[in-house]
Amino acid sequence: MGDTLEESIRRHLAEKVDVRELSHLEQLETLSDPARSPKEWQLATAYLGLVPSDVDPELPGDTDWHPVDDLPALAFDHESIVPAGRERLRAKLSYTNLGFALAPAEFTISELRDLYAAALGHDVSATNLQRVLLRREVLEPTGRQRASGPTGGRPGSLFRFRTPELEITDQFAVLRPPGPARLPVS
Amino acid sequence: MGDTLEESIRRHLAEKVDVRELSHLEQLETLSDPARSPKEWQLATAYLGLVPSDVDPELPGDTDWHPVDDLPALAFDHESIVPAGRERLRAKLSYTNLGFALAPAEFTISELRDLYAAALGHDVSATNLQRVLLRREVLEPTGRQRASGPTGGRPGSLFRFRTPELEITDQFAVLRPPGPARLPVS
DNA sequence: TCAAAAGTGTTTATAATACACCCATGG
DNA sequence: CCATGGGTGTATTATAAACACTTTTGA
Repeated sequence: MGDTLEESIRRHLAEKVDVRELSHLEQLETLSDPARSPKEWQLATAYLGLVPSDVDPELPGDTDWHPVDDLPALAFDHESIVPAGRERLRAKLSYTNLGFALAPAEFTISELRDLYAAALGHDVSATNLQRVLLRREVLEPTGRQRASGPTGGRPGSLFRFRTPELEITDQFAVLRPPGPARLPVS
Repeated sequence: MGDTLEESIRRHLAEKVDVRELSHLEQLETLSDPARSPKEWQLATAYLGLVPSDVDPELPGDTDWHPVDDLPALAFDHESIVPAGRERLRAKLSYTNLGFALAPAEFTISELRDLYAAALGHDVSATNLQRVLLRREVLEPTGRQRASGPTGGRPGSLFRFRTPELEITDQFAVLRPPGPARLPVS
């Protein structure tokens, strides 16, 4: 009572995940089938919340992480919510900087590649991922490097996301406004 | 009571617009600021509804059409809903076949161009619009032609949308799955 | 024969993928 | 000096925008 839906979900989530660790939260959809809950007539507004890969919150006993491709049985219409969230994440990864919400503060391209591959559900080329995100100025180098692993190999450069807030980076894929090309940064 | 939100909005809209004329309806967002309504605590779920350009429904006296760029003062937080709907339409026009919801059953490319231009808010080239929508197989020719106007000019061929339901036509703009190119229709 | 409107052919720009090759490190 | 992993250079491909030019009509 007296909260927005977002404040409410953040407060409820705080029992499971420290709110300061939530890197992104967005509304998905309000479900309204009168039969969705067997006992009473109830609306539910679903949200997608993301947490960076380097936080591993202590979870209460009734709560656990599950691979998105291998979920246990879910109550009511919750079955449809998870794919909706995943689809939203998948889509936004390709035209926004939303990767910031999955990655730690600093990371190598390979590490980021693995996060994208997990979220998208298919292989991602580190070469191309780097080029796309650098060209769009979503990433910037930190100058630092990660030490080599125990098996050797060239140490990877560390990058960070330029801004920790959602930005659209590929606004007009098609049917974009006419006129002379926008000035490149000079 | 007993309706989904969508059934409810369709029923309410039926007083203004014949439901059979609604070509598209999709949920936008649920607004939940406790102060959004001055009298009582109230949630609102906003929808985007579209009507083809060739229907001109009889409206009740308290209702009217307004240009989206020149709206009268709106109640409560309704000010933010209209831009959200417009933005959604703009975005989906570029990666889906949503144009079907704006256009009559048959139309020339020029007529369609005018609808896209109005919805997008900038000029659209009929040449390029035709190429994009034909390549994506969103449009198909009917074989018929529109008669010339009073000032002459070559008569335009008539087209229709291939499917009258929302389809994503440009799914993987970037970060698409690797592998050999998907087979063209052969 | 001219103006208006539609349509086609072709060039150009750009972005992304694919792939070959080079670099830096540990054992 | 070799295996391992990271990174760069470059070719290829795809898509869309831009623009010149041709076609079809009415007056």
